[in-house]
Amino acid sequence: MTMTSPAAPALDEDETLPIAEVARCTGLSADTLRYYEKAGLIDSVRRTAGGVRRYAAVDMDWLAFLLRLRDTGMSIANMQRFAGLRREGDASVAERLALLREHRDGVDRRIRSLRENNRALDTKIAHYEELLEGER
Amino acid sequence: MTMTSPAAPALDEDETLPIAEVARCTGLSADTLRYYEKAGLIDSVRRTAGGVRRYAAVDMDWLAFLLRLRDTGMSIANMQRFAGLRREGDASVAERLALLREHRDGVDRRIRSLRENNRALDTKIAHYEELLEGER
DNA sequence: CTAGAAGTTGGAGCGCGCTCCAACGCAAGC
DNA sequence: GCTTGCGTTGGAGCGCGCTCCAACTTCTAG
Repeated sequence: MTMTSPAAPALDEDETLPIAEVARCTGLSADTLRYYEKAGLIDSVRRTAGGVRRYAAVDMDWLAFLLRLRDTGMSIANMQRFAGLRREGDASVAERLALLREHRDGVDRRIRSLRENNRALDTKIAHYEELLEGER
Repeated sequence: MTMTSPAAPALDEDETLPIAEVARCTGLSADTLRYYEKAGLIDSVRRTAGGVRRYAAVDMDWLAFLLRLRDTGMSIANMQRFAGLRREGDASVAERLALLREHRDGVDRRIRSLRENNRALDTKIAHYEELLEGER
């Protein structure tokens, strides 16, 4: 799930979006957005006087980053660790960097493994193709 | 989870393995092996007179293939579809081929998406590195 | 001012892929 | 033959990542 440019309106400084709009342009459901917030993955979201969420540009950026982590297979538990470090401010930069590197390396390994397995599937597919050829 | 050569003894024709051995060399648990069988993913497994499973070379091959499907993210439901077609014999070859191609293409898309996201993570990592540089 | 749409909360429920358990049966070594 | 441990079954339970719900409040267009 990418954040496609036309779907994400590129908010001007201090323009804000209601949850339905954020849902639409992130591909997450409103429920999931609330769930992420409750889980501590997001915590900066401002509210109206009545308690209604209004997402700012900074929230959208953080969300886009979270989505990258999620889409590369990071668990919510690890995203919580990362979000927690972020809350601690600059002191945690080294630790965040380490976490991120480790994650990226894991993704690289995963990509290599997928490519290897997919090559094997290609071979299997070729076998099936031959089988069909011979039968005609 | 790959089937590493030294772990998988390369069974002679009609030598068989007990479930614990199969578990060890596939990386699956015995519970999972039984679960897969109950789910109809595996159905050729012979038994002793007493009802104890003995896995033959052909079962190991099929398991290795299932593991490839699983490790490339195929759901159990889809593996069931595939296993069902296989049971139907040669008539289903075309359909199996189609299923496999579709799966492989999906994996390719997933790989591309992972690579794209990982490049973005690299950028983020570079930012963090600069941040740490500047601070020293 | 009002109707109706959109948002809020806490908590229950769900689908997936296992994982664990109890109670029992079989098998291999002494 | 007996013990010890491996294997069997059916079914319950679990962790994850949402998803849905009821009951209620807020926001917005007319």
